Amino acid sequence: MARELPKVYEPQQVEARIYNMWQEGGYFHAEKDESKKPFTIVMPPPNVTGQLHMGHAMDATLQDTLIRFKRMQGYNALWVPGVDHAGIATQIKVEEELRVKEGLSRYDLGREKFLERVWDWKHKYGNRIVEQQKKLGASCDWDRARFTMDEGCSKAVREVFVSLYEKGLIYKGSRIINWCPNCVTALSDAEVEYVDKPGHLWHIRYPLADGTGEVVVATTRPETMLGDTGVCVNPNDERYKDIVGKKVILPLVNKEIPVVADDYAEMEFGTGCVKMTPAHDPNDFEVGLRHNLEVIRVLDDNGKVNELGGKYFGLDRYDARKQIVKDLEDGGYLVKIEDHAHNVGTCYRCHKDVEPIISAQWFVKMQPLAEEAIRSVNDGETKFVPERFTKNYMNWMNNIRDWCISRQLWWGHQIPVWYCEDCGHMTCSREDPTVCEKCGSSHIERDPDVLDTWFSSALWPFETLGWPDKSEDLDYFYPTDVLVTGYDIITFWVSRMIVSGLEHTKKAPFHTVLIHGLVRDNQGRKMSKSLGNGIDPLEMIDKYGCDALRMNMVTGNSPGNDMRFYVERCEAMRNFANKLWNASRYVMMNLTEDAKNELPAMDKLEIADKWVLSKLNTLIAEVTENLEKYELGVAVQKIYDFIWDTYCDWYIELTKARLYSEDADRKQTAIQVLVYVLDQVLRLLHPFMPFITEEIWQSLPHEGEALIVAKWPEFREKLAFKAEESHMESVMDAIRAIRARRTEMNVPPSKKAALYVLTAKPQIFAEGEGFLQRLAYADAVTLLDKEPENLDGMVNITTADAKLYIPMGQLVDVAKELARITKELESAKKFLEGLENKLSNEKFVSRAPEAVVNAEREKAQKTRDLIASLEQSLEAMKKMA
RNA sequence: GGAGGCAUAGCUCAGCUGGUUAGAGCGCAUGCUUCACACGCAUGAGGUCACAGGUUCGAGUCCUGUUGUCUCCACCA
Repeated sequence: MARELPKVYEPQQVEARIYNMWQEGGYFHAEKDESKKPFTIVMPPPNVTGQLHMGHAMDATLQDTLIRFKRMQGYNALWVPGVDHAGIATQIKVEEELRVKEGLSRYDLGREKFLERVWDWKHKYGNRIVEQQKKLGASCDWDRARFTMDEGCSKAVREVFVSLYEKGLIYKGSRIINWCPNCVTALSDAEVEYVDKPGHLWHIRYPLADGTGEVVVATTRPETMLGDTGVCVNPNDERYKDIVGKKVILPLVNKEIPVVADDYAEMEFGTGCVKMTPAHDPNDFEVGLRHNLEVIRVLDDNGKVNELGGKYFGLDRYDARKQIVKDLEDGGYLVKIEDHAHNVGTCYRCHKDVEPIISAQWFVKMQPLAEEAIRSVNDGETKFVPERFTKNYMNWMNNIRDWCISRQLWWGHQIPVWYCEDCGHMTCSREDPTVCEKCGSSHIERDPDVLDTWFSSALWPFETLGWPDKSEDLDYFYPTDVLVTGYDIITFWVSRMIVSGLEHTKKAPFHTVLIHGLVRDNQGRKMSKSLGNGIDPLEMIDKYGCDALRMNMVTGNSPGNDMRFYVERCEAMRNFANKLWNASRYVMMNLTEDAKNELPAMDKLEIADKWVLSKLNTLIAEVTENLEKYELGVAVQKIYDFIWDTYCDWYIELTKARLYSEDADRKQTAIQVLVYVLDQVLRLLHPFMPFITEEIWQSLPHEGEALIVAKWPEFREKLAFKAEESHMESVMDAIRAIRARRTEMNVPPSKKAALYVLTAKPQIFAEGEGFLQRLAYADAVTLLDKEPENLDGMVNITTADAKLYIPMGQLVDVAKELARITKELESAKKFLEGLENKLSNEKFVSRAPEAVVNAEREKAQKTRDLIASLEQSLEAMKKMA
């Protein structure tokens, strides 16, 4: 039954239809089923404001490939999707829209109305990224899609906050925190990016109060001097020994401040004398604590000088800097200005300079939590793939700092703490209180801040499965199996999930963390909006198909390493899809009406069939092993090679003689093996290229509803035909060698020639006669039992198992042939020499494994035979010349 | 300052626990309207596996150092 199929595979005609078929079939959905083992992945939730980018494509491809593999292996595979509320990003987006469209700020609307707007926005656009993920072929259980601010997640967050609070692991404290005056919120340490920027070192004279002299301090931020409450020198610094304990006069402010001695001051840096601004520098703050220095905050939340800044009140920090420098100069206090490059913290969202500011914030005490997280990874309960990222993780955990979790935003989980206006007590509870739990006053007010977005994402693996309620899903699917993400958020997210999982569920949330690298542009730069070098995955899907994009993501790449994105590789993978399509088209064209997908009887199999089945068998074993070890790139390369090289370039060609012959029985055998191997290989490829494989599989004779739930192939002992495999390879060697000679001599394929074969394995070449005729342009094939007597006009080819003679008449250039054979002989001799050296090495023979030694011996023998044969040929040629 | 990655063909990269004469894609060259496919077929050119030592019977693979390059963490007033 011939089928009409387009010559070129058109993914656009296929993908949406297949995806719907899967969804309607319910194949993505997983329910608790005690008869099966679960395999669970939770998806790193993309930002609700997000647009699909290559990072998502990478993430989703790896996860989907694993999930599909496990599903086919018979696991109850669950991939939980979801979206993150992304505090700052979303709030900024909605505020921006409000400003542009209505000229309003969030303060104009007020908290409640503003939040309504954000929810509106979420309902309107929140699904966009989900729809985009579907285009990637993601087989997530969409019925279980979650949002980090939905009811269940909110409940989990509340439970975690209160329970940590009750354990004393959450506290409110004054600290120098990273403040973004542009986003008007605190940032955690991880949200600050340090950038090298050119700057200056201003040397400023601070006169001693008793008029006996002066000290010179050096600073990179002169504007902070308004908040100076001391000057620090090193206790061992002879230069300043006498002034410790004295007072200096702070210029411009005209205030007396003390000189203190502390190890923090480095004698070698600058003048060895440091001004102390405890409210605006973390180190100064620490020194201040040790020496009881006053803390005076002089910048407000917007980065402007506040009322304590005297005449500079209201100036922006950078304007204030200019003014202060000018005033210092005018007052004769400025000694000099040096150029000085330094690292400036910038906001990871808006990239404006971060201002260290003293502020009351909420913190999680990490030390006690980190201990368990360290132990768990050390004990191997959680493994990183590749392993080296364990170091990253440990490095961070061992130097853990308390986590600043409050954010001065409106969009997010509001901190569940109420302050009593009467007694000042803080009430923190699972239910919203109406009165102060201490004094009973009803004058209580809720903390306006919200929690860091990562606070809720840290709970993702268990909150999505029903925690804190005791749910069956949680029992069954949790702990999850593999977490797939980029190395850039190991500390942000992975570490905190491990901490939270261990603390709240007493279990590590996953046993494996599969880390991938970043997708860069073709020059190795990060893809970013500002550079405009991003490549839209959806555009690639439109152009080359989803399968091609997915293949691009997993080929030529190993875990944890960055990859450059080359459109050319999408093209190559599109070509591969097309190759598979056409091979399948060929198979289908030759299918008979009653064709079934089952192997023919063993005694009907011919050498080519056994060869391909045996190769397939090996492929199955290797690919399965590679996938179990998360070596997706290696696995897919093997499948690619098998399909293109083994199946298309060789096996299909080897079957053609039978398919076009009149022998119905042999034809039937060939077609059945063709279908069987294709079916098996489609299964292996399905996790990587789900659409085209499903589309083809559906058109082949098959049992079962869909490839997505078909059984993963298994190694079959009875299909391992080692002998036939090598026999076939002998013939293939001959074919390749003949082609090469003919090409070298510019013989057109249309010109057939007789072929004489001298071999110790005549039966193999007798069996291969048809292949030699068809693929090596042979006319008649004659088996010889001795060297032909007349070598006139004969091309003479030596392979490992045969000597081949082709009468080419005048086309033979004897001199050229002589040169060629001489060259081959030389290289063979050289090779043999190496082998013999090795074999005569006493130590090699005694210490190397026997199998290795034997293999080398065999190799040497083969090479000797080859050399003998080549020498014969050479002699014969010489006679002719 | 601390930690880590990378360095293999013109380009982009594979190469798992050390063991064939080191591979792929793209690019390049030559030939081919061969009855699935020119998004194709065949053949070929192209590599001192950064450098220097070491371990080993044996090193692209393991160890040490050097150079170049990238990243992460900490942070210098």
